[in-house]
Amino acid sequence: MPEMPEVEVHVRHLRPLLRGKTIRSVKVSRERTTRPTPPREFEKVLAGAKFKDLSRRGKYLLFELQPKNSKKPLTVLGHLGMTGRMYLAGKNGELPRHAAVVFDLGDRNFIFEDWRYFGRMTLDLSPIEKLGPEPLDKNFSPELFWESLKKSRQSIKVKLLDQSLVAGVGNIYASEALFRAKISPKLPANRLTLAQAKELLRAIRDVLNDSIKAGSTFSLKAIEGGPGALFYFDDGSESYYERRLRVYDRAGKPCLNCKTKIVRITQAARSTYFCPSCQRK
DNA sequence: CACCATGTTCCTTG
DNA sequence: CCAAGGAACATGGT
Repeated sequence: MPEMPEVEVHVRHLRPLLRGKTIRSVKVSRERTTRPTPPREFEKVLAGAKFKDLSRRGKYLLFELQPKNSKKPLTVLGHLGMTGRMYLAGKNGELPRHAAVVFDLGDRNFIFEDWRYFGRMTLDLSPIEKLGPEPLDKNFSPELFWESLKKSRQSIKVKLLDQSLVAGVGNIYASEALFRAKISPKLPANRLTLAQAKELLRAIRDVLNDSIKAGSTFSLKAIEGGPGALFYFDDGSESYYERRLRVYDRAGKPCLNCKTKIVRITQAARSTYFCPSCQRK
């Protein structure tokens, strides 16, 4: 479920709930999740630590902790992978089937649930170093974006997924941003004009901001099932992200601008959706 | 049975 | 050395 807006929504939701909470114990149920940190080491280092803060970088979550037996702050890097979500839950009910990591906070559990186990919770911070600028950072200028694009002959759609170019654009919003900017997903990155780079960066910011404002792509909602629990809900009408996305997953359906049928193509083994009429160049 | 799925990393190929 | 494409990871849904 993670595109960057989901991560941002997680962070805003969890930050006030976790701040100041002390971890009694940690149980890693899926060994893979803490890679490359050994699961037993992860459990040991975090037992007794206190949550100080939570922030986001690209699609990563950064948990700042104060360890029990050391003054040195500790950072845990989280990633939701494809199907991860994090929430607090009461300790009465059963743990979910795909609970990857469970933090015992005393009154409640903090749970990292991840059906496909592509996500991570680790002490290894190295993935952060390779990330490019934050798309919503005002200091990230269209000119800088354009300079980066000029270095690559890759198609612009594929290039947008490169987290060292911009940190946080995923497969859904790459298609959405190109649709809004009216740029062909097949255009080589180094052939965008400065004007197109400006349009594209603006479109990226718009789609991400819209989604964050709407509470994320996947109708992720904070509901009062257990205090502070995060759950998906599906309102039952068509596909649950259909109203918010203008081109993604709409193959064969009419373009919202010109009625031309939306086309699905494969680029770098991922689906791309676009309007062959609006996105000619 | 087939193919698809919001992400990242590794391997092969050129 | 780099760029680009594809497979792998794991568990589903349709």
